[in-house]
Amino acid sequence: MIYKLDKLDTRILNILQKDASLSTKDIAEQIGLSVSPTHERIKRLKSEGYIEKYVALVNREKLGKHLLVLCTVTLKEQSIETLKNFEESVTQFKEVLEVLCIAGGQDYLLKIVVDDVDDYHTFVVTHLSSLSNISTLSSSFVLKEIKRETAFHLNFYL
Amino acid sequence: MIYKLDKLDTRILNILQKDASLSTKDIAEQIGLSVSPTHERIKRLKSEGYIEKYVALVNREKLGKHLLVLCTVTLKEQSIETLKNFEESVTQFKEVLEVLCIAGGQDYLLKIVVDDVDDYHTFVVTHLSSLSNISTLSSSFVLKEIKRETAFHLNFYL
DNA sequence: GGACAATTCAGGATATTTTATTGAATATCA
DNA sequence: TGATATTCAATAAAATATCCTGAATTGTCC
Repeated sequence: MIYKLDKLDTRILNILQKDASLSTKDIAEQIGLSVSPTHERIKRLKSEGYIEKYVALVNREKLGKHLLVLCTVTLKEQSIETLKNFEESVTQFKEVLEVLCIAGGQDYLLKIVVDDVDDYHTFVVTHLSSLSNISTLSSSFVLKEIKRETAFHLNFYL
Repeated sequence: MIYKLDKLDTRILNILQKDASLSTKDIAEQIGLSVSPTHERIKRLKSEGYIEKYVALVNREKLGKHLLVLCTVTLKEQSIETLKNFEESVTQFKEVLEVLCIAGGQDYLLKIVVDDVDDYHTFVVTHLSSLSNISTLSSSFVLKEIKRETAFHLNFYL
């Protein structure tokens, strides 16, 4: 069921990853097709899961979320049960935007967004540190977000 | 000028951050307004920079980007010139989706997306390690992306 | 308190876009 | 070569975005 994407599909994905507010007509012109097939391709890319969703990206600072924190967590045990339990718990916190399981040492990296330092302290004390099986917890404040990009650059390989 | 957003604005932003493919009509119904003022608010939020852009989020694995790497970089010197030079260079690599300047040790964390380990090796050798003033370079492979969220949860404070 | 100004809203008119349908052109394969 | 499937363009319709007008609300200053 792996549908092979052609050059036009990858071009559509590259365009929509950068600007999803473009009309089908605009995209059609860029890739050199008419509106109908362009629309069907976009619809197919969505329905087949290549496009997961369309979202608005907002300005973090302007909306009062001044603090971005990277938090490294190691667990006491590494049983499947423990890992799964931790993952499900930490995923539910709205302050935690990303959870990555890192190779080497079996630990996790969390990306956390909060208003300020006070807010972060409250979050750690009342939510994060109360999770069971946490061994160590190390927080690094982000001084500056130099680049934030959600688009992967896709190439079409024959 | 600081908090000119009201409750309806924050609700709109929360909705659009999760699903930007909703029609103005849908959003209007959710927040209890008619289409016109809802449309005006969305347009204003965009023009005033609260909404930076609309994008399509794609499925990384399905599109052949199988390897996500976190790379920590420290520089030899920390002069403003050196930092700026590094930041401008590393930002231009399409494989590098995020560049964060981290407190403590004056170093950087890069989020890098590539096809596979071979691809990563090529990237490091031909691009990353050839940058000047790099002191140390430590790569951590991501075993599993447990949560990826782009939406901040916004509250309206009186 | 009253009147004016500014803001925010709803409803409707129009332009644009999305979406579905049809048939033609092209490619595929026996 | 002939049949089948795929991809495309063109058209029409439905839905939506966008603009405009006037009413209601709020805030402000006499």
